[in-house]
Amino acid sequence: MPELPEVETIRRGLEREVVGKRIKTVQVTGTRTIRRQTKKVFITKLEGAKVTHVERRGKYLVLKLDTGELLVIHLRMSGQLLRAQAKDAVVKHTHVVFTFTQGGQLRFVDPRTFGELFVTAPDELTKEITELADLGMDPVDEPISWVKFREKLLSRTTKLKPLLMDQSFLAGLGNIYSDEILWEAGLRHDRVPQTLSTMEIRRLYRAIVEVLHEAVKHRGSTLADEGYVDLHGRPGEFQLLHQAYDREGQACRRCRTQIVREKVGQRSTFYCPNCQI
DNA sequence: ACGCCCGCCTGTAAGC
DNA sequence: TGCTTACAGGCGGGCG
Repeated sequence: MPELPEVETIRRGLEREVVGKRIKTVQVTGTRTIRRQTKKVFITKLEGAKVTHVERRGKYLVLKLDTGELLVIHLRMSGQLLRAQAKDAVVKHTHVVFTFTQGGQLRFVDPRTFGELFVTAPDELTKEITELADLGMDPVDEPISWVKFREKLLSRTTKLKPLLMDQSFLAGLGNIYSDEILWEAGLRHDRVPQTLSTMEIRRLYRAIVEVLHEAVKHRGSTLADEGYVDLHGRPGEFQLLHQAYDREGQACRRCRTQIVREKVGQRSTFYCPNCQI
């Protein structure tokens, strides 16, 4: 479900709501959510620890603990982190509940159970998650250098959409935002970097930065299934500004041509067949 | 070394 | 109405 803007929104929520708090107890009820270590080890490493920082690495959330270890969270397709009070009803598919010494809880809810949590030492992180060992530039965290972007783009032969979704090229993009970026740039998903003019590369570069900043500003995209909500259960608003994703049959806001939907490597791809070239 | 395709799950919506 | 099928924000692994 969540891509960079959604994970970043959650990260900011955690920064306000969870950093500085000490974990009193951890309850693990899910059977698949903790899979890199035993539940017992997971719980032991967390109880009594204080959360001191929250970082995002691509779509991963990394919470630093005062024990020196890291709590790593990936929401995958349907994971949610929700702030709650102990008295609040526990919704279906709640797999992990953290209770803080100051009161209040953080709950991990995940119907499809693809998401996971684990605790690891900082120097083990990239061994545990090889994707993080070779993570691309972060388009929101650090301003991307135009020279580096161009160089890196031209070194790849992959088509633009799979390239944008490749976490070793850029960190944090998925199916929604790659379609939105390509619409904004006026480029087709199957273009190959070597065929792009300097102007087209510039448009792509600008689209990446602009679309993601706007999406973060509007706290991410919540689709009809409401799979993504922030820590407070609030939906995002960027879906109202989508130009391509989930707009099949609707008029392109640039040229009025109907947006088409096409399967590209099993993923739905939305684009304007007229003004994306 | 790369691209393609499946599997991992549950829930919802569309199709018959 | 009810059953069946397709599909959903991600990622790793196995295949050719």
